[in-house]
Amino acid sequence: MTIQALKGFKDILPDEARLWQHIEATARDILHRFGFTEIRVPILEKTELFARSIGEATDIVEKEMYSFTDRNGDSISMRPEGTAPVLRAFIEHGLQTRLPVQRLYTLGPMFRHERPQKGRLRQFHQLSIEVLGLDHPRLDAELIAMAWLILEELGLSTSLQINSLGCQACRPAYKAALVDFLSSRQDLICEDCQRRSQSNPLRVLDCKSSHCQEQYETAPAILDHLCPDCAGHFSQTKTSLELLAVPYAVNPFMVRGLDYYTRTTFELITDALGAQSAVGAGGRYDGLVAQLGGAKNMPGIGFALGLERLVLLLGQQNADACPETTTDLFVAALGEEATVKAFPLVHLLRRQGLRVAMDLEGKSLKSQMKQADRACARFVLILGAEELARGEAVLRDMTSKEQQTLPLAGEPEAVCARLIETITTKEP
RNA sequence: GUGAGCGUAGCUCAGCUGGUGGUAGCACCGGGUUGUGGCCUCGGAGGUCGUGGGUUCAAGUCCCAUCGCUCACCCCA
Repeated sequence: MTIQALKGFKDILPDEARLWQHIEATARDILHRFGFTEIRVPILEKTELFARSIGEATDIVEKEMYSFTDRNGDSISMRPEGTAPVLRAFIEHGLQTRLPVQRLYTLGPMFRHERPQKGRLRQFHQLSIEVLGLDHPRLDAELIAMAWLILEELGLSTSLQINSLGCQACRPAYKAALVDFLSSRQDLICEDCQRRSQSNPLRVLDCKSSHCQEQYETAPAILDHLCPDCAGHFSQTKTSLELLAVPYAVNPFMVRGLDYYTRTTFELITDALGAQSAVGAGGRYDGLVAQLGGAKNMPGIGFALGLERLVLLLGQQNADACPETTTDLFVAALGEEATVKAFPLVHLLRRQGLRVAMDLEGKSLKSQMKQADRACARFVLILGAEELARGEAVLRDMTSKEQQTLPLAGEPEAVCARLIETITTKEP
């Protein structure tokens, strides 16, 4: 058996890589319009960072992290998400002293040891976006609108669900009310929910069993238990979204898998990816910076886009969203003498900025024309023995099929310049 | 961690009640066109039938095990 990639680890082959580049370029462009700058953070961090931010009792920390002991005895983990490392860097370098509001994004691989399936891998990629230092609800709306715009410019249509999870002041009381409600119906709900009502009570609310959902219709809703501040924040977030014409649906049962979320949470959902419906999600995490040892009262909000899921969606919606990579010129040399002459000429043309290809092993002209065609070459320069003897070359326009003879006299730089001039004047 | 489906060429797949691995399509290489791409045509190369064991005169086909992939549960981007 030949060696294969690890389970849940995937190669991104050239055809697909073009789609990735398109997605990344589109997103970066929009992020820059919104004043975001890139930050790059390590893939390995101390395990404690994730335990303290994501939450000890979450599935991610409990059973999905790639954790191991470093040679010096530290427990380290491959990052399962991007927010914690970015916040660690923010705190470590005191970034808030440079700008009161930091708008940051990072892009790269995340690792979770889950069973792979459609749209879910063990190494996957996220575009992770964070804003630190501002808790105004208008920011919540702006960020959501930006996520919406990224998907829109990619040509993807999704639906947006939002919710508020309250804050340190109001969530505990709500949680208690919910636990109370659940304990009175233990015999009416599924086993999973019975288990979840102990481990993570909020989670029961998005149970897929219709029987359970019937019970939860009368369950206490978080939105009815928000403190005045949180209620005001949520209501302003909604009106701000309306000002930006971003269509949303309030889903009072939407829960997030990471413990650090407070107040606004949201998900961008598609029905085209099987079981993995969220292509992007995020929310506010006002207590997190303090929790990680940073400044008190340092609010934050962020979201992540799942790049594999965007690639899947884009791949099925419009297979050729990206233009083919093309070649400006293919130099077809016939025979050793011509090839030796063409070789440095090609290098020179490339130094001048042209996308140039040639066959290095002296194949037949037919074969080289075929290669030129496959490379989508706009022009082919044919250098044969006959032309060489006359000090000429033939330039073929692959679109119009017109051919013309070009003199090769003079310094290579001059030949090169004439060639570039001829090509650029002929191009549409 | 649990469940189901599937493993035959680089890819997509035929292969019937077991009887010699497919002239299959796409892709690749070469010829037809002795120096001109796409289309056409002819040819070529490419395989431990995932792996190991069992049943049988005979296994791609049946049985068992194992590995891998996929989808779903769970969870999540």
